[in-house]
Amino acid sequence: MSSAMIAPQAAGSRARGPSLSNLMLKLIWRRKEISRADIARVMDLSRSTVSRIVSDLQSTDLVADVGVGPSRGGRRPVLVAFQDGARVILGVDVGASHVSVALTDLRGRVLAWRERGHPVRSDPAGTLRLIGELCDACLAARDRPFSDLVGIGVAVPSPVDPRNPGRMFDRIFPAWRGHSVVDHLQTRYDTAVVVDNDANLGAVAEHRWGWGVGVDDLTYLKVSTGIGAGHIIGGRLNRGSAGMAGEIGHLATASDGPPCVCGNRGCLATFAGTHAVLNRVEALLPEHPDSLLADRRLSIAAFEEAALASDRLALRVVHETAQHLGTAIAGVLNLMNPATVILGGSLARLGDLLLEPLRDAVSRRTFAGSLASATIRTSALGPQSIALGAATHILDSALADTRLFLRAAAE
Amino acid sequence: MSSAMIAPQAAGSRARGPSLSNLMLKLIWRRKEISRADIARVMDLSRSTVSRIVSDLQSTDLVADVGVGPSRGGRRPVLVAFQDGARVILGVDVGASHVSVALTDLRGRVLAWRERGHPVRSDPAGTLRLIGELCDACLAARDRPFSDLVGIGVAVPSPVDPRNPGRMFDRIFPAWRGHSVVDHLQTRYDTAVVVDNDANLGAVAEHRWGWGVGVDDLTYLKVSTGIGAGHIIGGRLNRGSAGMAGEIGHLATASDGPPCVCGNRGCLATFAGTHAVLNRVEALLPEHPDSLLADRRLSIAAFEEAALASDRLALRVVHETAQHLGTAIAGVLNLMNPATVILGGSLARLGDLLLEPLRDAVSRRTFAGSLASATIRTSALGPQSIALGAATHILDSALADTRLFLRAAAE
DNA sequence: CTCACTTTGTTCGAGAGTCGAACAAAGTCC
DNA sequence: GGACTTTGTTCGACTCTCGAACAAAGTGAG
Repeated sequence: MSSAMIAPQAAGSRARGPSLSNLMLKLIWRRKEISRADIARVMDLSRSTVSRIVSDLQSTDLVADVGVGPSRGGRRPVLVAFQDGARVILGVDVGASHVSVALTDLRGRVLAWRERGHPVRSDPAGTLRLIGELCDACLAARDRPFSDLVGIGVAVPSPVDPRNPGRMFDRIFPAWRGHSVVDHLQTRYDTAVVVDNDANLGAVAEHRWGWGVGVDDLTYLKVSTGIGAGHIIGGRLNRGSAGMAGEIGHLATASDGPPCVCGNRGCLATFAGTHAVLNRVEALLPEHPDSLLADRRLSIAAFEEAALASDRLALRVVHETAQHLGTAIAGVLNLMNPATVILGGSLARLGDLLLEPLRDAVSRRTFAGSLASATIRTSALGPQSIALGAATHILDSALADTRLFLRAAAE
Repeated sequence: MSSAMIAPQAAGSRARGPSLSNLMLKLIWRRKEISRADIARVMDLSRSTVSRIVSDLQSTDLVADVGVGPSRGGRRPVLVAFQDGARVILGVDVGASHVSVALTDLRGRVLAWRERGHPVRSDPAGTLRLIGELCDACLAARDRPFSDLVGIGVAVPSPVDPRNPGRMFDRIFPAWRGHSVVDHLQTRYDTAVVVDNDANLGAVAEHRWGWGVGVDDLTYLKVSTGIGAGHIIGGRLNRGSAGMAGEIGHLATASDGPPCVCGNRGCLATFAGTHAVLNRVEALLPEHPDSLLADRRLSIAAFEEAALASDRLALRVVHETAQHLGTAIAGVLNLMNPATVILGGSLARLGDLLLEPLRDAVSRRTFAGSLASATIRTSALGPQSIALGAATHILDSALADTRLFLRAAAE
């Protein structure tokens, strides 16, 4: 019954824009706490209508009266608050060689976190099993049974065709042909599942919880094994016509260079990915025999450590990498004019060490007007940002169509 | 009264999405002719409601019954048609050295067209006078008095800040400080006036009437005196956070080159604009004494003529220009993944002569996946496309908010 | 402290808008 | 020619929102 009240358009499923109760729930979420009178003012509704709809919303457990607010010269308002803990969401980050899972509430707080390395690329069946394990572990970390799960968001390190998600996964990972993360999770948990590209979801996370809050045009750049970008444009995620808008790795940042898997030369991916950086370090080692990296086994962690310790070889490679990233970012600024560019992935841990030469390289290749208003920074959310973004995608879907919240409770 | 009926939300001005009558009018526009029964099916409304709203719409002169359609096994449906000629719109294209004006109906047909060269950059007052003259001439070319003018769209060759249009104009054209096209036209014609960047409006025109119909992600590239791009992303125009998203001229397409006004080197604008092309021709003339361009006064028209006549010098410069444009377009494809790229401006008249080396250059710098689904072509609308796009902007505004149609009729 | 005034939230009748049923008109198909 | 389908209209019922009225709760001046 409450289900019919909160989503009166459930039956006809008209495409006539969100219902009032949906808009109101979204408003309450955004404001966290708000009085009925304020809702009436903001949404331009009569107080009587607001009262009716709020009482409907309260028949779900998503909102509740919590105390009173300050008087504005008359009776003190009763505050209605969104119940962030009423549901949980799972976010799964499938990397090239690891899987991590976050359990979040409805305000992007990470309630549980599990991570494990795994040869994802070559072992699809084992990966699916591992995802299930980690999800179960996160859900078990909560006292409540998991009947309040809204859905599962999954991030994958490959472009995703908006029309059939999961399909594109096997293009980069041939072993995955025939395996579908979506189907597996949907049958296992009987809940809503969405898949998207990892950089896209990083952008979503930064837009909702990080440096991108209130910024409607931003680019998130993920630099780790692969290089990917996520673009929020006009407040919405832009995937491009074929879901390839984030494939920034094959942007040319030099007129020549080592050959790339894509057949061209000068691609960003040949200069700035994890492998490219380590290869470059190896190539320059003979010139820097005194480097901290000389006698150690090469890894990105070791490289970052050396850079933070001001090792000259590491700094030189950081600087070179910054040049190429800067060229790519300059292209983004000139073409799309985002207000903010956010760097994520492992290299982002270098912070200002990377940002300073990067900003310098960008400014030498950017039209003044596009640059003036743009800020470049490293992720506010750290290594959990991708999984968090995957969960956020589910949250956004549910806030846009409240029925997703109800299905979770009905189970 | 009909005004109140067609736009019942006029009083409260709620932000609750478009009214049913608005959506229905838009549907009728899109379908050109449609029966009430089909409207009911498409919009998922009862036939009784459709009948009532259509009869309201008919009280304006925007729709009318026109004959009957084929039977689907029962009574033949009465077709309701959008009346394309019920209103007119003015589109003004202000170039760097010319002004052109198009009078269009509500289906993008150009009913009248006036064009004249003018030193726009240095003479704002004279330009405003000229715009008025040309607008009057276009309106006078129609028999009806101009009480049915919906609005005026204006294209300017400079970035436009979405928040205060007209302001940015004087940044490129200092003499225009203090002159506002919007104010001038609004007081002169007492109607809705919008201003936007020329490449943006070219993109809008192609999206509605040209190669971009049905394509929700496209880029329009205007190459004439300046170089500008317009991006339709997800069906909507993207201006960027500061209205600079179209300023593609300062994208780096080479690691070095002549200095650009922006302070950098290697900018597209130093290779592919009108001036750049003519400068390059001049520089290469000594090497090609037998060229058709040797003894003539240089102009873009002469250059295009020579290229079409297979002049070796002209072809060489076309080829070089294509390389740089190709690099820029490759960047667009890699970063934004549009389904279509459309070339406009004077150079587009070269057609395949430009497109063939261009496509070649693009494919050498593009990730296969972004390229596979992308088509590159020259404008379908020709030199009128910018003015047409300006008018289209007004049309889109009116279809999104039907009240704009009514104000026009009320005058 | 009292009293006039403001603000909030609820109740209830009125009005607007949509739906479904019923019906007449018009057409198809056997 | 007759059964069935489709269209468009009319009309009563139902749903949703508003505005007025009201009680509760607070402010502030005297």
